[in-house]
Amino acid sequence: MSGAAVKVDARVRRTRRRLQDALVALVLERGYEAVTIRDVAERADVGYATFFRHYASKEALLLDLLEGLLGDLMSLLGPTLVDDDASRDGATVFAHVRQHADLYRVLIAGHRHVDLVSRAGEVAAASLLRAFEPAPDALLPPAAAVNHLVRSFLALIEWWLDAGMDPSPERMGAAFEVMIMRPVRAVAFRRRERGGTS
Amino acid sequence: MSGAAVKVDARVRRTRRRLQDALVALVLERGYEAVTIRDVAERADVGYATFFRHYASKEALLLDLLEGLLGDLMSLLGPTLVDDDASRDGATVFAHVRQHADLYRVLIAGHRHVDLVSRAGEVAAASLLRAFEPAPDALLPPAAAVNHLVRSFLALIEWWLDAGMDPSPERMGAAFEVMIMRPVRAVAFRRRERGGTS
DNA sequence: GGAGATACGATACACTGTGTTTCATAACTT
DNA sequence: AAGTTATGAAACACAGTGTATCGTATCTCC
Repeated sequence: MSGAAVKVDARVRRTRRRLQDALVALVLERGYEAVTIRDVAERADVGYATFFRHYASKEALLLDLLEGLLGDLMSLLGPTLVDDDASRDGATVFAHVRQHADLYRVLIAGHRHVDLVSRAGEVAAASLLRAFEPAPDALLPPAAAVNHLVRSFLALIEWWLDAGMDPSPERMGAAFEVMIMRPVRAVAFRRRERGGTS
Repeated sequence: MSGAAVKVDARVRRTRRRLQDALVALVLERGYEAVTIRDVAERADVGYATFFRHYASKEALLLDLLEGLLGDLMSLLGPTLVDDDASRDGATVFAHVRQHADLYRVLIAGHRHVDLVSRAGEVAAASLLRAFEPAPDALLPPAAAVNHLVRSFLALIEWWLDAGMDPSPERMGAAFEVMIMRPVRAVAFRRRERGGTS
């Protein structure tokens, strides 16, 4: 499987970790664009050329950060996901955002350069289609609705971070259900017939 | 007022127009990032240094394009706007997009570098508040709802362009009302009391 | 239609940031 | 402890930006 326990050189782990931390710190200080690869390498106490032995670009480093965070979030949401209670799942996500606010801030600061959308879109589409199916008389094709779901969810998270995470995660979860999830269903999906009970 | 009829040198008009056209053509050919200022100047048959006499950056040129298009759209929507029929206004916007698809494509191609959101956000907020007012028991503050409105509308337009503008503008207008406008109202606004009938 | 203003083209230049290469040295694995 | 592999340092080629200068062409306004 994927978790094939391939021993990774301790130096590699250390260097990557340093680069990640350096990027986060610098982006929070100066913003994404203002940070150069030289800056990151210097802050990380790592040779400039060494950066490229691990990441092809600043964006690749950011993407690595995203993978870790997304994995964490996914295991948190578990298998249930969008199924029954969108409000609860939404609240879970916002709680996760609050817990890792710095990381999310950095990702969003660079979200013009890393494609958060397509990455999150796959996951969302798969989950949605587990509980729902495209409605035959739908106003929009499913792809449009999924695109809307992902991007407006990201926009909402971004706004929340900028606003100082003021409304509670629970409230934001409720808003997510009313303002995003429910309309998306209404426009493109219908509840999937349960096969089992028979 | 602003339209102070300041005569602009014919050479200036000509050069700016050439630069705009060149940018549009090149971005459609190669994508936004792949186009350099030297490319634009060359395609426009304009000296490289001349570019900077008119625009401080590629982004400034793009922003100029945006201003023109936005002005056109605004005069099309007129004073009514979000007031009564969101579906109709939505359809108008999508029709405008279809009519100027190339320009919209270019703007969206560069939307990671020019801030379409804040520019459009002001307009949207003002129009919304003419017909509605923040609800006292709202789930979200108005700013959150406006942010959602603008960003998801842009996302929807972007998707539509990528999808080949398939569902008709009317259908897209209807989807806009159901999936975006109505939920936004439900979450943060209530109908403003008309001054008279009290 | 002509004088004065101003925009333009061409060229050279300084500067910043990226990505590659090389080689000696240090750190890790087994 | 021996062998493998990652690292640091430095030099380099390259692409793109933004500025400065100056002679020439074009426009405006009277």
